[in-house]
Amino acid sequence: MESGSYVPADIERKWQRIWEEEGTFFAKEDPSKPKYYVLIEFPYPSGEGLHVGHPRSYTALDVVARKRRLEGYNVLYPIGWDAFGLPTENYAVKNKVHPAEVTKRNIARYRQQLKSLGFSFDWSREFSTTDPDYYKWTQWIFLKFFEKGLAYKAEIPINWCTSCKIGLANEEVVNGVCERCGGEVVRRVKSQWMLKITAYAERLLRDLDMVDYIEKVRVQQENWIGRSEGAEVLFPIAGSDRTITVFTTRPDTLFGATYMVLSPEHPLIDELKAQITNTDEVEAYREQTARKSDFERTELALEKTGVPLKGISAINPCTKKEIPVWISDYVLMSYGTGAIMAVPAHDSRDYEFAKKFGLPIVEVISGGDISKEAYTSVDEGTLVNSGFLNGLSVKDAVRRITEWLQEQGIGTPKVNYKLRDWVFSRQRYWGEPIPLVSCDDCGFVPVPEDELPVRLPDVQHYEPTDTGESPLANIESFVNTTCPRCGKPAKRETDTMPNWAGSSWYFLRYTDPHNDKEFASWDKVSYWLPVDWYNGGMEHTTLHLLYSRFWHKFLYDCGLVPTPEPYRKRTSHGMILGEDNEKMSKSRGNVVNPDDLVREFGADTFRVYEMFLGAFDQASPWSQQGVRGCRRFLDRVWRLQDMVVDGDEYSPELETLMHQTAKKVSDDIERMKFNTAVAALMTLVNAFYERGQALKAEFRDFLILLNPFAPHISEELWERMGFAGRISGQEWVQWDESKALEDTIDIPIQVNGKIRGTVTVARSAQKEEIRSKAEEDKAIAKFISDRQIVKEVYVPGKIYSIVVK
RNA sequence: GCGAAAGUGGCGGAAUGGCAGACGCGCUAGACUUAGGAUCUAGUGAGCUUAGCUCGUGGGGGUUCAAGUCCCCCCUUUCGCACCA
Repeated sequence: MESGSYVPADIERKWQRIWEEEGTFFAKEDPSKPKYYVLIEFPYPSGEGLHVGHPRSYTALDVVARKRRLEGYNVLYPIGWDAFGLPTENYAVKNKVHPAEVTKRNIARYRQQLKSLGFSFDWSREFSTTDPDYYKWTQWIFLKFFEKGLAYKAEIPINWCTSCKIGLANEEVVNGVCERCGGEVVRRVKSQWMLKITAYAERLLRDLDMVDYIEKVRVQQENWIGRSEGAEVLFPIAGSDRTITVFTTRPDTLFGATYMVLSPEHPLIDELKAQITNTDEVEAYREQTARKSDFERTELALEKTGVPLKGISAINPCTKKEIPVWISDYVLMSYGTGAIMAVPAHDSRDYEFAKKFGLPIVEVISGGDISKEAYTSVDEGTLVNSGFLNGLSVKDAVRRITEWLQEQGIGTPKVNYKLRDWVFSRQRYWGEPIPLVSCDDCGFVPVPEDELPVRLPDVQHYEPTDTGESPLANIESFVNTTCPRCGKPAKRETDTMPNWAGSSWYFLRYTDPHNDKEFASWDKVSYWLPVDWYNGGMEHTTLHLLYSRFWHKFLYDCGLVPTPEPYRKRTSHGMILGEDNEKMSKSRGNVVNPDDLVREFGADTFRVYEMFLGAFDQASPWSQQGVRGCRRFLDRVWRLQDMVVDGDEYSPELETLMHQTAKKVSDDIERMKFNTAVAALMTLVNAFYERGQALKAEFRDFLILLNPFAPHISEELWERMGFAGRISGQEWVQWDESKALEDTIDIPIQVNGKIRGTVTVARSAQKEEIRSKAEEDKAIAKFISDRQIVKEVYVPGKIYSIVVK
């Protein structure tokens, strides 16, 4: 039998058609099977199409999804499009094409590319966040937030991208520039819709205990939420009935507070204006600060600056001494109370400030040398110069002073978070309209549910306005409406949502994508949730992942989803770099396009290489030579069909290796060590070649193990071998732990720490047998004989170690 | 500055404290061939006085019968956070 050569193009198209026709990967609720929900971050369909980095995650979880199906799970592995957002809109504006049209084209391209790679997605559940049927429910969920008071409008300084002309969330500002376009970001006060994610800060933190996230992700979320315990303390202002409230994590150092600092934006400054004697100087400093971007203010601030509020002094409630009050931009209005008590002896920032401006430094915790630097340790050191706290440890002093503050009515324990509320407004066209109507009499009124979705008007111009308002503001037919509550003329909200909105709940919609009565039925979400395994990029750890957990918890509180957490397990993949070891980008010209690879080598080769090129969680460079090697491997697999001979059981020669391979491939997939799983499959193929044949039973199981990685070729060979049914309908290979062990083993003999040879013994051999065999071996014996044996260690099955003198 | 991860052949990378370099690429030699960017076979960490020996996982110490792996110090790279009181 001559099988002809391996032509991926023929068999890949064939099997993709068959899977589609037979609906092989369409998920149906089936209570007789355990369910398994596999999720990848759905792509943003950009104009450039896929590059080889994107499919790394899709391939890995496709391997998992296919393995789970073979293991008897009812698997949901869905796909869709996160298609609202700036790149599309910017492209549309530039090229005078409607964003909806651009989106349609981009999706078509991505769909075709993904289909060519043979992922086992359930394409029947595909949707885009830009579909009115979908964003209707995004708007609906927003209205729930609004109803519960978690969506509110605030005049706050926002990060304003001067290039995109939109407000950005803190998370979207990277190194002082816009994450998307790299444009300059300045602070600007604007009335914005906000979502109160801070109301969920504690639960977002605490419930990390309920889920299985890789360490890196968990730690980053914890740091981003940034919980810290401390106390709020009131400092009276001398000669005034006003007070300054500060937050401190070190109330134990209160006796060492020698001055105070307000943020330049602090409202108290205006209230105290009458008493301030250097108003000009103060105002000049405040203006100077306002002009600075956050980047200049934080990243570039090499040296502390500040101005004293002359005429104002506060009273340290412990020492009763009057202390000066300064303003400085090292104190942020957005954290705590926007004011601090400065303890220069025990806080390095305060220390630096005090040194520069000659402010007093009083040691209240012994143990350091405050003539050199601030002493910030909390684990050792004893309170000094602190009245009733003297002699206590830091820990005890914190407890004692907090009690005292409460007794005096001038302080309370307090928890603060770094996490800020989510700026939810965008002044752009290509996003979900915020479904509210502004009425002079009724205020903001929700659009009634039966009028959702509020559709984007189909217009020619969607350039941002110079005033920074949304392009929608210029469209009168959109803006002018009537108040749903009182019927009077009213205006629609013209801000749209950020593109994090649609991605905050898409995994719920996948469970019931065509439902026009609900965002998803209770039955469906109850069956499929939580997502069992979610893989995505580290870059989404503090944005998307936190936002979607927040939405999910909110929906849980509304009784709309069955679980407090959306994702049971979260993992993350490393980046695929260009051949030059640099990040792939158009500008570097090192982008590799999967289309070319599929054409030249086939989708299976592409998939195998994606999994083989390096450790999944680490960045690895692409190598065209490496791809060739994987193609060579599949060519060898293809030719195996001519080497298969009858045999319903494993041959004695390969039995151990078969069991070892099944075990290794299975374990490695679970541990996301896809590269070593592929290596194990290669080793097995090498063994078949060495032997010159493979028994039917061996080849059959090999194909099943290969299937998740190379689904097309394994399906095709399965059929050609005349095995029953489809390979995608088989059971995963079982292995026998005891048969995965060799019966005879080589034990290395170590003398004084050096390997001097090996002896071959039965696995069950005892120490004595190995010892005598070692002594019979001349090469080994010469290192032992005539010496005195001081120590012997035998680690069964591993090594025999002898120490001689 | 803080936190995390990493540093292993010419390259990508393997190694529950137990024979470092699996698997692949590349390279060398041979076979087959009109040809080879096909295929097959063998070899491939370095050095040496080459039946073998010595050295070898960023550098320096240490623990251990045994260290890439554990501990201490240092260097480098990448990523995240960055005046969060």
